[in-house]
Amino acid sequence: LSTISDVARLAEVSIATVSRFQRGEKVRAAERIRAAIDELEYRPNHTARSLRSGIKHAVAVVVPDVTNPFFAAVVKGVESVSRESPYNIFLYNTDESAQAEDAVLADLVWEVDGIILAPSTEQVQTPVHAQRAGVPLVFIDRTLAQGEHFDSVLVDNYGGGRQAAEHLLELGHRRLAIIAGPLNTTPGRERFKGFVDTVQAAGIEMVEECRQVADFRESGGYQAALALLGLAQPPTAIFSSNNLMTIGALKALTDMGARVPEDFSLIGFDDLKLAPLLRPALTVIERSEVQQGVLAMRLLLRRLAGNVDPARTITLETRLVKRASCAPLRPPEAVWRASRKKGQQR
Amino acid sequence: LSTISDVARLAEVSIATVSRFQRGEKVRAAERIRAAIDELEYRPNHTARSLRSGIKHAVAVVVPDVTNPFFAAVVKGVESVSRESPYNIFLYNTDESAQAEDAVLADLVWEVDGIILAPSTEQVQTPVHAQRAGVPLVFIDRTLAQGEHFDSVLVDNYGGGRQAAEHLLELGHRRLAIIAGPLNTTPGRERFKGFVDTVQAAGIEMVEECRQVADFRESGGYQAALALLGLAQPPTAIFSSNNLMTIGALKALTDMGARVPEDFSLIGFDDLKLAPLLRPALTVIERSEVQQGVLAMRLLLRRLAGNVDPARTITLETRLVKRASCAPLRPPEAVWRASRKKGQQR
DNA sequence: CTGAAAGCGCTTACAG
DNA sequence: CTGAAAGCGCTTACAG
Repeated sequence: LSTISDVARLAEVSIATVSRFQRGEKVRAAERIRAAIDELEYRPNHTARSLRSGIKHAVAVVVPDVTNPFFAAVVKGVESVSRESPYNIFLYNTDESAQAEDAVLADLVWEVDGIILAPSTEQVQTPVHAQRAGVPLVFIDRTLAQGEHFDSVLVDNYGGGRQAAEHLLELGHRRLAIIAGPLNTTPGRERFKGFVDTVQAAGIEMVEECRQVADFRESGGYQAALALLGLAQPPTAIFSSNNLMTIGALKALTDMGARVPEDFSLIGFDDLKLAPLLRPALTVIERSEVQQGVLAMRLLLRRLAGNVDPARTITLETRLVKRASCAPLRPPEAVWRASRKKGQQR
Repeated sequence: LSTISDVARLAEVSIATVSRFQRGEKVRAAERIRAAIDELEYRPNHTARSLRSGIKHAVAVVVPDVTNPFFAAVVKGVESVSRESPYNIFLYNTDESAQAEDAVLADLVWEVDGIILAPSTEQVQTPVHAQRAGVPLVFIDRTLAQGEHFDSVLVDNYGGGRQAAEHLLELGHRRLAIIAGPLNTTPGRERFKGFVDTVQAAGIEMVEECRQVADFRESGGYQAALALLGLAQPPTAIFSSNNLMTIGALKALTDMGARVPEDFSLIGFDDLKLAPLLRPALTVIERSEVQQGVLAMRLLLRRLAGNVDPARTITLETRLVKRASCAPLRPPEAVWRASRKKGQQR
C-alpha cells in the first residue's frame, strides 16, 4: 500500500504538491503525478485525512428495529442518498430500548459527523450528547418532548389517527378501540390523540378499556387485541397504531376465531407488502417510507455542508388506503358474541 | 474537547504515561491521571488511534436489499454481536446490482477492517479487492463460484429445494413449476437444482416453460407466475425461491382469480411474518435468519482477532413449515382452466 | 516506571 | 506554482 510520500518521490515533487494535485489545484507536474498515482495504485488514507480535517465521513443511523419494514425502508432511503455524498452509514439498532440508545449514543457522537435518529422515547438524552460533541442531529419518524430545536422528518401522525377514526366513524362504528404505541413516543402519542380526539369530537365516549397502550411490537399487538376481545362490551372496530402490532392483532383475531370485517373492522397504521393479499385485504394508513429516509439524509447533508438556518421540520402526509378489512357496522347487536359461540363448538 | 496532552499537563506527567495508563499498565500517577481524565472528560480520539494502529473499528455489511425481511434480519444479527465488540457496522445496499457492488467495494475495502457480504452474483470481483487490501471477507447467504477460500454462512439451499419438491410430490403433484432466482447467485442456482433434481429423480419431466428464472424481486415473481398461468398446460404446483417473489406470485395468482390451493399449490422459500395470516396460510421452507447474521459476525470477529485457520463454511438447515397453501392434487384434470373460465365471466 | 522523540499519512499556512 | 515544516492525537520503541 503506497502513501503520498511514495507518489511524491516517484513524481519527483514534494508531498505538498501531490496533495494539491489531489484536490484539483493546478500544478506543473500534473502528468508525472498522475502517472505515479496510477503506477503505485495510490489511494489517500482516509484516517490520516480525518485526523487533520476532523471530518470522519460517517453518519450514524439509529433506529429502534431494523426488522420493522418501515425502518428498513428508512434505512434504504438514507443509504441511497449517502451514495452521492462522501459519507458512510453506520447502523445501530436500539431494540426500542431507551437505555441501549443512550449507551450507544454517548460514545457514538464522538465517532461520526452527524446522526439520524428515531429516538426510542421522547425523554432520551441524545441531544445533550450530540450537542456536547457538536454533532448535527436529525430526528426521523419520532422526536423529543422539546424537539423543535432539531431538524426532523415526521409524518402527520395526528392526522393519520384522525383519518383512521373518520373512516371507521363513516362506516357507522360507535364502539371504537385503539391499540396505541408507547405514549412517550411521538407516533405513539400523536396517533393516539388524533384518533381519540376525533372519536370524542363525534360525541362518542371511548372507555378506558378500549384504549390499549402497547409497545409497537407484534406481541404487544397480540395481547392488546386479546384484551379487547375479552371485553364485556367488545368494540366493533379497531385501529392499530403500527404495522407490527397490526400483525399481532390479526393473529389474535384469527386465533380467537373472530372474523374480519364481519365481527371487527380493523385498520392499521403503515402499509405492509402483504396487506393487499390478506383475506380480507387490510385497510391501512400509509405514507412514503423510503422518502422519509431520503429527506432526513438530505437535511443532515445540508447541516454537514455548514448550513446554520433554524431547525426545519418536514411533515409528510398520510393517506388512507381503503381495502377490505373495514366494513359498515352491521345493524344487529352483539355479532361477535354470537359468532364466538359458534366458533367454540368446533 | 480535550486531548491526551491536556490530561498529561493537568496530571503533571508525560503523554506517554497517560497513554500507558489508558491501556491498563501500572503507573505511579494513576490517581492523578484518573482525576484529570474525569475533570476534563477526556475521550481518546479514535481517528488518531486508527492512524497509528491501522485498525479502523469498522466492519461493512453489504446486502442486496435491506428491505427484504431476510436481509433485515441478517443485519440485525450482525449488529447485535457487534455490540460486544469494538467494531461499528457500516451498511451498504447494492440493490441486487453487481455493478453497484463492485463500485462500492473497490473503495470500501480500504476503509474497513472486515466485510460481510451477500454478493449480488457469483462472478463478482469482491474477493480480489478484499485480498488486495488484506481485509477478511465473510460471505453470507450467497457465495462465489469458487468461494471455498472464504468463511461463509450459508443455508442448505439444495436441501431446501429438495424439501419443497418432496412435499409437492407427496401431495401427488406431477406438473411442477419453479420460480427461480438468478442462476448466477448461490441460492438461485442451488434451490433450483435441489428442486429440479428431486422432481426428475421421481421420474418426472420438467418442461422448460415450468422453469421460470426471475430476479428475487416481487415484480419478477409476479411476471413469472403470470407466465406460468398462461401456459397451455399450466402446472398444478409452484415453488417460489424467495420471499419477495412469493409475494409477487401470490399477487399474480390473486389478480388472475386463481385459487390457492384449489387451482395451484404454492410453497415459498423463506418465511414471512404474515405468512400464517394469509388465506390460505402460506407453506414455506424456513431457516434461522437472525442467526445467520450472528454467525457471520462471529466468524469475522475470529479473523479480526488474528485467526488464520482454513476457511470455514457453516451451513444451516432449512425446515418445511406446512401450512395450507399446498394441497393434494385434485383427481380431475384441468381444474384451473375450468375455474378460469368461470372467473372470466365475472 | 517514565519521558523525549519519532512516526502513522495527510493538509495547510508560511515563505519563497 | 512549489517546498519545508508544523501539526492533527495518539502509540511505542528507545534510553534512562
